[in-house]
Amino acid sequence: MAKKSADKHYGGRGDPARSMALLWRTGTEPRGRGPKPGLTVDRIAAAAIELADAEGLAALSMRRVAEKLGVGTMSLYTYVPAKAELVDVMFDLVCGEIAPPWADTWRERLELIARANLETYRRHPWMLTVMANSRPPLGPNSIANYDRDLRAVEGIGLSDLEMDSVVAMLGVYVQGAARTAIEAASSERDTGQSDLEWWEAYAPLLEKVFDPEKYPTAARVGAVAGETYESAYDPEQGFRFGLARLLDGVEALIRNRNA
Amino acid sequence: MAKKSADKHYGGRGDPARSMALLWRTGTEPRGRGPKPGLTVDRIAAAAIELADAEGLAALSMRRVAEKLGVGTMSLYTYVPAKAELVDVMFDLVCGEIAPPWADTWRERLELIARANLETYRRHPWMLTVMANSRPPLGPNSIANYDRDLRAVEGIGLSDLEMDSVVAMLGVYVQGAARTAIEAASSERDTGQSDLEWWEAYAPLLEKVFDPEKYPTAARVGAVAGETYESAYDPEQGFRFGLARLLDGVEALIRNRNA
DNA sequence: TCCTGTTGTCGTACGTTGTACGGAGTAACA
DNA sequence: TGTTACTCCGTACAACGTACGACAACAGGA
Repeated sequence: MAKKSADKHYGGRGDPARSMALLWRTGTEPRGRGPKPGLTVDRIAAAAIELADAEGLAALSMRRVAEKLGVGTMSLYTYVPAKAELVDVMFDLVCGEIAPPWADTWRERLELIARANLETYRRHPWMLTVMANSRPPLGPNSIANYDRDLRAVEGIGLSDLEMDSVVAMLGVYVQGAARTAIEAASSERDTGQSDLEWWEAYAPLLEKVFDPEKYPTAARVGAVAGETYESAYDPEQGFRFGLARLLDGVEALIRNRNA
Repeated sequence: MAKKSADKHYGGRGDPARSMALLWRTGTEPRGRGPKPGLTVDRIAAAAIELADAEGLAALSMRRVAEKLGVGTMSLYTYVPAKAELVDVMFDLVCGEIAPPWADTWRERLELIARANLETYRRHPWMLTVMANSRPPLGPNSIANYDRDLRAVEGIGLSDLEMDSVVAMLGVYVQGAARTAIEAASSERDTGQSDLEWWEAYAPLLEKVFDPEKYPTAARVGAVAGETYESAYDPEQGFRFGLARLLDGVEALIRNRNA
């Protein structure tokens, strides 16, 4: 591990030109002399995505990817400068999967975009760990998505700046809600324990230390929520509720602008 | 690394009783025979928090924590069953720092709660990486926070379930927005490169591959946003904007309920 | 006071990680 | 037929979490 990079396992700290060339698949032309390449960046990234989908981000090691492709570990470094850049490529590839249908009203359009994002995160839970909102990898697919999201709120009375803010806010919210929703599923796979089993293990222990008289509100609301969801929390319900409130807020903004 | 746990570096997969006892500091009484303990869980966690604050989550290793305390690495394992449980304790301790002032209106109260959370994440950026919304460590401080958040929206016309949903939604949004806001600062520390420098390195490369005619909306809005924020994005502005929309949405819900 | 059992301390070792380095082999151009 | 550019990859290193077990320190019972 030559250089540490704190808790970010993603790229942007290598050569910017090399990173961009990798994402946009440019600058691979001047080949002539040596042996033909036996791999491509896309083949490597596809294998890596498959691995991360199936076994989680922690299982995504260069050794495992190489094994999956039947090559030596270090061969990967002929095509990809480091793991961080590989993850950037994986990220942009998956961004290309997000394809919400168009709809007539801005509200439906944003709902469909939110839903499409959520579904993608569900298929590739590691995306949520890997996403960087500041300094994102500027790949072709994430840029195309930015444009598509903006067009969903174009011509409805918002300023350019407000369009940008609405799109950013929606992205932030969906990521947060998806994190909660996805976590349940992936922790079940990682621990072999369902949410209900987890709660049944912890609830009696909590009862021993939790004083309902000290926190009557939490006790009452927690009990109601627990009964309703048959668990501590229902992520799907939470996602819909939050999205509805958020879009109501956008609606109020539009009403204000047009009034 | 005896057991892998995918991309979760936090606890809950060990003995539940031990985890809870650690968080609530119970069950440490029956000491008598051997030598006096030279450390406490709190001293260890405090050192770990200091380290994670200063150098990031990646620098948080058992070796480094032990070094900071002047003990052998393995001595830590007398007090803490594993790193995951230590992180849980760190999490709950920091939860105890979140102390928003009370206010007269529910809107102000939620704003102050959101702001207090954001400030805490700013002081301890690793919290965002470590937080698990599903199966959270059920420590005393996070439970107290849940109660406090609920009381902020009590008696304003919402059902118990809606109170729970509003609090959850706020938490999700603040986490997401904070992630964006915090990332900028921590990537600057990790890479030694400011956001502006990053953008100046990538912008010319992006211009070479980005076709404004293909994505006119992104080109126009991106330019306006870039000029306004003097960067790709202003996290503080984004936080305020999103929070305002979200609270507008809650306001609409309350109006509906009381109408 | 000495023995005994309990507890805290921690050195060593193992399996994992990302990747720097350099050598070996291959294919096209001079 | 070199020469040269290129792919392939074995080896090595530092750092990680932690299982294991030897050792030391102390309190209670004899």
